[in-house]
Amino acid sequence: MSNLLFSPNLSVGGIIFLMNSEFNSQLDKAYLPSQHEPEVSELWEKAGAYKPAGDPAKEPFCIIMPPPNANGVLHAGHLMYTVEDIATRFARMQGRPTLWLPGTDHAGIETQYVYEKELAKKGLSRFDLGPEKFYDEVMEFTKRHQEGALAGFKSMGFSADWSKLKFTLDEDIIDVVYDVFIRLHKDGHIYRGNRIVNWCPRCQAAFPDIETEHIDRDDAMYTVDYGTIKIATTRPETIFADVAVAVNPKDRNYETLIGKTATIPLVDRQIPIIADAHVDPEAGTGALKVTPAHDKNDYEIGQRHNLPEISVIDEEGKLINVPEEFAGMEVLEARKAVVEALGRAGKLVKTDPLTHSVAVHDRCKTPIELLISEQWFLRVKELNKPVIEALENNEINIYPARYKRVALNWLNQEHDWCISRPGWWGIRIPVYYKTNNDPEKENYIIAKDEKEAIKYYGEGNYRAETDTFDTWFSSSQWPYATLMTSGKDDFKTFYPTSLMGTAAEILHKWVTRMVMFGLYATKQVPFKNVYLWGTVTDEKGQKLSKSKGNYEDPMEITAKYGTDALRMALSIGITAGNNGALYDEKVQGYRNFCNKLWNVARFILAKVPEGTNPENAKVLSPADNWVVGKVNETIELVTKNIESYRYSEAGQEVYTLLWEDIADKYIEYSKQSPNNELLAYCLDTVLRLAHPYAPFVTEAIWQRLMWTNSNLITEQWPNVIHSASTAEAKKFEIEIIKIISAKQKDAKAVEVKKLQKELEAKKNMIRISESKLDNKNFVNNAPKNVVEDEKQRLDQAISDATKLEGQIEKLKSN
RNA sequence: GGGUCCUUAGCUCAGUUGGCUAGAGCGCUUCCUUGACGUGGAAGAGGUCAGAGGUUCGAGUCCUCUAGGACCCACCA
Repeated sequence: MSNLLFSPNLSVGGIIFLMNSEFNSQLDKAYLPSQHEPEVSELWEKAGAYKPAGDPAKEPFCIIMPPPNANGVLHAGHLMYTVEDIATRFARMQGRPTLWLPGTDHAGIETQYVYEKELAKKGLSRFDLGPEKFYDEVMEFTKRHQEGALAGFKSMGFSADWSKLKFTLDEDIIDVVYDVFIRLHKDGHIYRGNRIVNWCPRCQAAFPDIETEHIDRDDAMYTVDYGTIKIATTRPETIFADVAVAVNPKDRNYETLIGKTATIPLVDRQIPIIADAHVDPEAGTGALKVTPAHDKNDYEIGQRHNLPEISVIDEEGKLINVPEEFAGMEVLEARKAVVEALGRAGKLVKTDPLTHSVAVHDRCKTPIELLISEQWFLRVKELNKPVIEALENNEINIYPARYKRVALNWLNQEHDWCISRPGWWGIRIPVYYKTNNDPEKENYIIAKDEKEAIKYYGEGNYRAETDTFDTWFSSSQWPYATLMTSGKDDFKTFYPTSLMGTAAEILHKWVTRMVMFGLYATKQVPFKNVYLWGTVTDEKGQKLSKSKGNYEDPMEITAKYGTDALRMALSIGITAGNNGALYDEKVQGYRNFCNKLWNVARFILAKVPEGTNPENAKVLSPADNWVVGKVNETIELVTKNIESYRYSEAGQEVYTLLWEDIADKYIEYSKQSPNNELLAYCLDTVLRLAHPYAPFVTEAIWQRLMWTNSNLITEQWPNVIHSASTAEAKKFEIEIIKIISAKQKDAKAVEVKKLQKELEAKKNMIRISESKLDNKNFVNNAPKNVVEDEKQRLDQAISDATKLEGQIEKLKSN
């Protein structure tokens, strides 16, 4: 409210008036967003406008909001939810039963990491608190942050049904996730196994490949003497885990060694020399030490040759099962020590500097260790088959379409998904293990709660799994889990949902997996369309981030230019799948648009008499025909473009209609001879068209219209209702030049110049058209309708040119 | 190594299956304006659509190659 105090147009009395009563009927000279946005939001909420309503006979529309991580504030990516709001508002205005269902995500390991950093500031670790206290504190922390993020979403005007807000740790959601887990297990898609995994020693957790990053690091390559053969390695500390040396079967240099043995230095253990096609004779010495327990490829070689696995690195990243002098050392420390020992033993042939990339955990940037660990896995191959089919049969359309290939590429090569995380913040995997040796009982059972475990094992004979599910395991079930629990019949009405809008970068992590779960759990795709957006960048194309200092709090932008301006800057000039730049001047431009809209309204409302109603509008003059033609065209284009997810294009059409057609031309003309009803009709229609993009200013104006008491948010999307003659409209095009140029000093010269320019253009057109039609190849080979169009264009151009010539003559002679 | 994409006006970007004179916003130049709006109006400059070939009656759009850039996956002994 404080900003009201600084409003130049309000007296103290005015403030009281504004605060306590209906909307002020007097319009300020400029649109001041901060004065209107809170009252408009309140109006929508009071009216219950976000709740699903609409004509039950029409096709329902539903978007499940991608759940933002509950651990932080609004970031640039969330702003792109604007396109979902545009889609939602559009559907709502079309009278479809419309639901935009919001929710937040507990974001397992990530939130845990954020909160551990908080704890570290106080000198604490999660181990000081223990699992239960830690969970409670993180829950409290999460709920607190969630409030902030949701307030931000609401202030963006996002018209989601906030009363249905879901959270990934809601009990009913967990229940759905458990049910699906149990089914998956029963159907044999889930297994527990010892597998080589990406292990983060800091987080003490396994991660799938997709949650690792690669960074370049300067290291060294060590060539080590294994007696019969020399090997090259960047990881000498793992030589104790070697179980073989592999060479390429076609490698002449080593042919004779295959089947013989090599000797691991320092421990003098004999290991076989084997042949495997994976080995690249060109790389290193052409001989590869095989370490199945700590390298993915070696693991596979080990599987192929039935080799044992020796683990020498434990879950804390320390050495085990190694000579005493190295035991307990951390990896890098051990590397140094082993290299020194090799040197002393005369087994280090040479050391070469090397820059290579190492895998790190994408959240905490800790280097990943590969080790063998017992985890829960989801077999994805079978489950992905229907996903591939659904994409290939276009049961799901992805915008932009090229991402379909990207998705298929991924689906065809995805490895089994490690779904367990030893985190404390998340959904506990519903498993109980046997703790006695009862041969009658299974080693573990899947059970939703302890009662079942007691029933099966008997009191005291079991322990509960402490690992939690990978966050994506639950969030990938979001579309149906939310709708099944958000309200009576929601699932029946709104599933499969209409649209999923999300960041292109989580296509693999999230989108394909939602389809997989959806098809498995519900036998239906979870959504029919996917709209992917890119990254929001600054003007230089750099990703916005606080650490780079190019990220301005969206709330500051909206305070400066208004929420509508920010929304337009994010939805116009940014297209599906591409990165888009957000910068001050751009937002400012759309602020200007909102102001233009405001002033168009101000002018029309001041001009038209009491009782004016757009319903009585009649098309009378050439100007009327012209403007109605523009309005009709824009209605059709905007509708078509939004329906085909071309939000940028649709927004631009509205921009042009309002500014160039209505404000600069039609209003300018109407100052001479107004058609009040039609002016009202133009305003009425352009407000509807602009509403999805700029909901606040359009609603603020709508509330001040004399011909309606409704709320624009739930008004009807416009249809073409007046017909317009193009011939009449043509007359206006010539007339308007006169009117506009009349305001200039040398009016006549300007008008002549403009007409001449137009004539020049027509002549040019005639030349091109004629030469085209003279071309026999064109006439004979081009499709008939193209040739016909060309002929008509030529005729039209000739007649236009003749008219123009006449007018120029007339003007000159006066 | 496999894949996807980008290169269009000074800047940020549009340009749907090839078919009107390649567009917009911002910026720039000149001018205008006492009432809807200077968060304005009018006029204008500015493009060999990265380069080279090709297909076609016709290419910014399709194909091949080259150069520069971004990203994804896999790998890196």
